[in-house]
Amino acid sequence: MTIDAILNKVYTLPQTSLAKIRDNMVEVTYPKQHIIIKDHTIEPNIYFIKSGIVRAYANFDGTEVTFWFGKESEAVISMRSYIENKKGYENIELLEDCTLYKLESNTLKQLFLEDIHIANWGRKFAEQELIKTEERLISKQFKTATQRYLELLNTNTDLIKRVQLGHIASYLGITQVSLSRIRAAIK
Amino acid sequence: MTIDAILNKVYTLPQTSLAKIRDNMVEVTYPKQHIIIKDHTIEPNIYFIKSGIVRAYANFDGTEVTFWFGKESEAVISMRSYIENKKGYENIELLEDCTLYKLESNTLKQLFLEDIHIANWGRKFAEQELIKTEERLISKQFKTATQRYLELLNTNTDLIKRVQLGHIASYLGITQVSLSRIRAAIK
DNA sequence: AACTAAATTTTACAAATGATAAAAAAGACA
DNA sequence: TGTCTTTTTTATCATTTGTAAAATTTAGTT
Repeated sequence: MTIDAILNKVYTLPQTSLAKIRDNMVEVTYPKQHIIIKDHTIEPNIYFIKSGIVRAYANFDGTEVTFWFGKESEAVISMRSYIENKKGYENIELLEDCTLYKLESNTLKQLFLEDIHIANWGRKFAEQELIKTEERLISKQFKTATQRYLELLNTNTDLIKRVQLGHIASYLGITQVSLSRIRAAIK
Repeated sequence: MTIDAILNKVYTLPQTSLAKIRDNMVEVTYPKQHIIIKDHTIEPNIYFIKSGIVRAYANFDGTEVTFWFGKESEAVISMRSYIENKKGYENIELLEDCTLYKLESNTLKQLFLEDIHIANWGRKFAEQELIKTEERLISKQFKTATQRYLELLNTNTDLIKRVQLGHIASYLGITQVSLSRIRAAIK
């Protein structure tokens, strides 16, 4: 997916505004297992995935928990860095070799203040991340791990194939043993 | 809290922009138990709480789940209505008599396109809701019900006093009986 | 193909949580 | 104050999920 297509997916921008963002982006490629965002640091860039798959995880009391998977066209950001200029809590690891579009947060923030189209793009971007996040929260509150696993099977078939089950179990909020039991039960 | 203070809390606006929003707001008061936002409808307004406390809940497979509490200065919105102009999944009920500032979404959306300061205000508003939501999601994924209850006790002491335990248990994702056990255990 | 390491599944047991019913306590209101 | 209703707690038992360890499968390398 081209960077223009990814940007316009969020909110359609005039060519001039699109160019202002595009001209500040760099395409980068990293290998599987590379950590592009490290916790407890201020991450100066945001990324959009051109190809590949990544996961975000955080550590809490010695436990590692995966809380997000990202695929083609999705944004890879450290929320606290991007929004509050603070050290983030997420580690983001590439689960496959990935090509990403990289953009400095500060450059984008400057554009927000200069170009109303880009400001509205930034608004829509945050709004869409917001609605996705709220839906994940509600799914987590309402549904059992089994339901959420089946949902993942239906909506993200490739994800199950491309990501190891330990990460999926962590994402579902259960142990790998429990996930194995669930998988055995639905066969 | 005045409406200007609430708006500026999100992102500091010039007086002229502030006035454009403020002039379109109406103060409304509703009694305890009133439902201001109903599920499966498109809600045309957003609200900011001047005083009182509210809860958002949704129904799924016949089960009612509380997933949010809002207090003074917080925004009351139907996410799907505000962001996507679609029917929402949340019911929002007043848990006390409330005074709210009401604003039509469409009016605000028009202002986003006309005033770059307001567009950036809207961006910051979404960004802050986003970070709050992601933090709730992570808290839910990382912490046990007991930890989350203790966290609520520390950060929202008044909430525990003002809201009945059935709603708090639902919010924590456990039964009321379980919450009672937890409360008995930590004494 | 054989070896090694990593990932996944299975098993057994322990701990936590849920469902249900009933009792106790707190609140609402004439 | 006394009665009625709602909310909270307690008790019991069934079910689910977690922990730990072993067995199996898969993937990667020589």
